[in-house]
Amino acid sequence: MVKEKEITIYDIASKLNISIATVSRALKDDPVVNKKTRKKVFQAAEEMSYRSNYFAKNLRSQKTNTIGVIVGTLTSNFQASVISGIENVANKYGYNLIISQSSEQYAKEVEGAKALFNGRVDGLLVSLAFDTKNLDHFESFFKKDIPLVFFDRTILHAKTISILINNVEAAYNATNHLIEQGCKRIIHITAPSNQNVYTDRLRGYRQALEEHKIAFNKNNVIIGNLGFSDGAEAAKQILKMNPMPDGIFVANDNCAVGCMLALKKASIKIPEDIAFVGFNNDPVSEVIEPNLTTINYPGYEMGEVAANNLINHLNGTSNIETTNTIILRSEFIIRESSKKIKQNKF
Amino acid sequence: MVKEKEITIYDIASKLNISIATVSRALKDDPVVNKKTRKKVFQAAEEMSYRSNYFAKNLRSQKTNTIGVIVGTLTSNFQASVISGIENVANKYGYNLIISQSSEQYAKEVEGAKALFNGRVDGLLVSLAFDTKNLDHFESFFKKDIPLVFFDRTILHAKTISILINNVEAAYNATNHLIEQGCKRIIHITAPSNQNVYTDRLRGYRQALEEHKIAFNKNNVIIGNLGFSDGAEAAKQILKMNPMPDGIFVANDNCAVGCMLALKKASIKIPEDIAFVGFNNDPVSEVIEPNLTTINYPGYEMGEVAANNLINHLNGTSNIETTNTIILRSEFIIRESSKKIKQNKF
DNA sequence: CTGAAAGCGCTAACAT
DNA sequence: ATGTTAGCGCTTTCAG
Repeated sequence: MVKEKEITIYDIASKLNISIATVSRALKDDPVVNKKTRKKVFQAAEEMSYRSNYFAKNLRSQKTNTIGVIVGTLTSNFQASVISGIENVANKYGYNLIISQSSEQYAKEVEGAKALFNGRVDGLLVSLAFDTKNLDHFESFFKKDIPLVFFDRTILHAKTISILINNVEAAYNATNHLIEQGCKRIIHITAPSNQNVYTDRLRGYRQALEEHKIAFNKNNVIIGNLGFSDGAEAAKQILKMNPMPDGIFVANDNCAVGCMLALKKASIKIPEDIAFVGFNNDPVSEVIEPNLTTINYPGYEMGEVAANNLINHLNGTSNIETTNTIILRSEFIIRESSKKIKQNKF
Repeated sequence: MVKEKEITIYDIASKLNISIATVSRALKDDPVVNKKTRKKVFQAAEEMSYRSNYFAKNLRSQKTNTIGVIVGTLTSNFQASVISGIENVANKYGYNLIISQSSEQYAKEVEGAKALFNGRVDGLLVSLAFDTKNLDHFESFFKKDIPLVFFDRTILHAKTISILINNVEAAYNATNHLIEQGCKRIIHITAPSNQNVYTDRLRGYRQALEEHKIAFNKNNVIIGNLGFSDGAEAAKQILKMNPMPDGIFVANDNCAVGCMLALKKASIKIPEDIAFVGFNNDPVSEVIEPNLTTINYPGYEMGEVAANNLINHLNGTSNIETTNTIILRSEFIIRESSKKIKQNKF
């Protein structure tokens, strides 16, 4: 099979006996060209199945029309939703996406950042890895004024926007709710991470305890990787505690569910013995029995907002330097896993 | 803030007083250049923080080092796993990924294909949308000999490889298992789609019935979009049936779980009243109670295999025209949701 | 082993 | 309204 020759504006020009400049202008609707010429050019382009050459264009314009995305992992419902939102917006504005997974490791994140830098992305959307503590690997982007938007896992920085929910408040509400349900010994299961999302949730947890004059005990904070199996692991620890806790606030639904299942197997009653609150409103929270009380974390929307902000900035419509943080609304959803006090029916 | 000037091989050349040709050669380890020169070039490149310009390179080589991926949706565990596998392999070989979501709609798939064609991807990995019936929108790729690998949802075509599991066999095993557990009236819940994965599963279901002399009844096939809520919808229909079924084989775990929850709410006992088998081995299958019997569908591995095949072909290591279909191993996993016959303990 | 130079396809300044 | 031309950064052929 013979490969079809790639059509260029030269081919169109010579077919129409006009100059390439005119073809180039016509193709991007430059009002300066004669309407008839324009029409002819478009027709010819269509017939010859011309497609514009991005590299040549990019080579001249020094833009790639590509956005880099760095996330921890794709295989969580939350992250997939975010990507989905990003993809949607990017698509609309004609931007491509290059996605890089850090697998929650700083080293891989650095590698990914370097690759995206060399790929000359126009901008970057980033959710930081568990163990990322500094932003040195993004210095090269700052130096070249390549805009950077953080979402979810962020570190504040003068040259970036952060898209967040109010994690302190959400965690405060969660913990407060457990206290109101009568819990006295509340465990918090979270990640071994200095990321804002985890420190803020811990802070909200502590705040609620303090307000109710419950002493904070660092043995009540269980650290793990927040996966499903880490939840089961945590359950083992919990079962050894004496006295056992009567409430658990987990920084992520998946882990909460793993923990609940393990405890249920050990004949712990939820919520009667131990009440549970998770985080994320992952679909699994409505599968586990009892359904998990959680915080709705708007992933898709977060992706859209992040992408919109970046692209607006890229198009010069907005300026990252003026805005610094965007807080999205989150929502506390009460389900059966935390209702120790049964509602009266009227 | 002053933008740093972009360093090119000209800068390196003039600094070192050599020609750009030598720099270019040195940079890609052409054995023809003097080792000392090579070293100097690398050192200078490092110092000046040079980064190679992909557009210029691509413009010359007419390659993009980019692979296009078209999937229905990112927000399913299976698809996310596939992408994860693809990303991993692509990354290893220095390929970028452009991901396009069809949202399971043919029209969007066509659009995505066009965009990727104009984006001049070197190759394509595709899982077709629910309602895609022909491959016309990929004609332009075939004409230009741009290789195409299908995975999961495929249509056989001389110029492509398909990566699959044996859906007929898997569905046969699932149905057979239900029959062995004593089920007489087995429902199959599936998608309104002509995609191989669904027709094959239906075929396997019928085959098992036939072998056991159970008449096929088309009213026992419930069609929906296989989402969580479609499962609940199906449950409504099932509750109206008289007699009710005693076994259900669902073409996807998510939908199975939605259906199980709805039936449980209606006080149906699983597996005693109705036994369930799903498909995919989604994590949720181990959260639902009773745990869901299902077919393990190796998503991550499928992504790896698909990407490897495409890249090998791109590198000339293998030839798509000779291979046509690659069948991956799947696995039937029996859990509580289908065990009507309790095992004797020894 | 190294250098000179053409050309990949396109845009934009300048000229007509 | 249209054409001419330089040049974006790189690879590669041909010459030395």
